[in-house]
Amino acid sequence: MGKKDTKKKILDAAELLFAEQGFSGTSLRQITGAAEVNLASVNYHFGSKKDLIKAVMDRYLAIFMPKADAALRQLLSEPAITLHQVFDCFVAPLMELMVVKRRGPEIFLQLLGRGYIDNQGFLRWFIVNHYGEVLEHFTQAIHKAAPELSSADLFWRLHFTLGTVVFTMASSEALRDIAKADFNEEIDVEGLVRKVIPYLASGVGATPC
Amino acid sequence: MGKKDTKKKILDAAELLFAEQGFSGTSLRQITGAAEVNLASVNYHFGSKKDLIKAVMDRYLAIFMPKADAALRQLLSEPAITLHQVFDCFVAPLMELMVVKRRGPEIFLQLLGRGYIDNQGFLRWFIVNHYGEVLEHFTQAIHKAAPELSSADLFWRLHFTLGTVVFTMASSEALRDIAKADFNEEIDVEGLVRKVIPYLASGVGATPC
DNA sequence: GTAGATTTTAAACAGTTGTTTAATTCGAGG
DNA sequence: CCTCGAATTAAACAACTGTTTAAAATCTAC
Repeated sequence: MGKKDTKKKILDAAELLFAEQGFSGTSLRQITGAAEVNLASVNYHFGSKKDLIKAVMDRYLAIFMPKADAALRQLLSEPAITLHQVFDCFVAPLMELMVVKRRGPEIFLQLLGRGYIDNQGFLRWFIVNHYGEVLEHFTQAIHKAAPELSSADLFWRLHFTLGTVVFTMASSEALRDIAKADFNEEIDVEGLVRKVIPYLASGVGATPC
Repeated sequence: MGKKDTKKKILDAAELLFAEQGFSGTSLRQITGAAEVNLASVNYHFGSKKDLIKAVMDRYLAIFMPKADAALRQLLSEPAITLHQVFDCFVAPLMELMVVKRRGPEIFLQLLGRGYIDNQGFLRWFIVNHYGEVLEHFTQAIHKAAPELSSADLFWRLHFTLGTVVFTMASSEALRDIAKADFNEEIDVEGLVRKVIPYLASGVGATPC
């Protein structure tokens, strides 16, 4: 019954639907229906659907980005680092997102993937403009761990990496269900993240042909 | 002005828009507008939007899949194979798609990614039911090249791979523009495919931690 | 050249979308 | 209790979606 109850109910319902169906694939009526609030309250509290998307993302970004940045900064102060260590920097900040919600980590990664693929250009702009510094430290760390890579190769492999993570997480629910059915392998999000890191580290560190 | 002119114009316009904006993100009015045909002709020639999507995909699948299958079969008859060779099986069939259109290879990969992410479940079903045999040979080849991987690990890494390829190609235009601007590195689709293969091969072959 | 089938066309269909409006309800402070 | 601002509500908005209709145009074959 508190004042901010409606706002939170909307955010909680929206992030689940956005993660599952994408941003443009989810209607405000679906959201307000699931949140059990009136349709007009989205525009009242957030202004527009665009602003709702930004609010949903920022609830996680505001926690994740500073933590990731701190981890990267500390790693950069070490004399010698490995690619595996670079990617490990993201694990703890990601798990931190459970303070928002138990399924926070996977929801966040799914949303990130959706934002990258849905033609929501404004979201990319929003992230780069607000958290560009973190991305900068990330590429610095990669470069330090794998100095033999040209900056062009580095550029490409970072995007390969982003693709792997984002795509995997965007369909992680379905994949985890299949894995459970076919191999009786029950795996949580942290397990999946730890599974993907060797793949990423090895891929990024591969010798170009 | 031949009979099949309209049908081809629709397919050509649709695949570009689908690749750029996704399936649900593209309206029939956009397609018919770009193709300079009447709105109703999509339903007349193809039946529905769903069937148009299938027709767009199958124009490439029907060429790509048999060629890829042949390459995989031949590789499987060798005594010992590498992961790099497995992925190489897809390069020539992919480039073959230029017979449809010069940008055929990249359009096809973009469409594949869209189909995987857009909630177009029927497309996944369609592909698996029509070309499941090829996917089967693919996993067989991977298993032969990296027998130390458990089938669960294999499953995951194949999906990591799919994510990398699909995501990279879905945004390949933008990425290639950036690469050209930042590193003066002009790269075509085949170059990009050859760039991603070492990454994939190394990632799939990584030792699990 | 005309009859018959095929293709194209404009118009309308019913449904959904995000957003706005104006009226109503609610809740805290005087 | 009353008042005033904040929050909620139902209703309507215009724009858009995929699909259907029935008339017009075009092509094919006799």
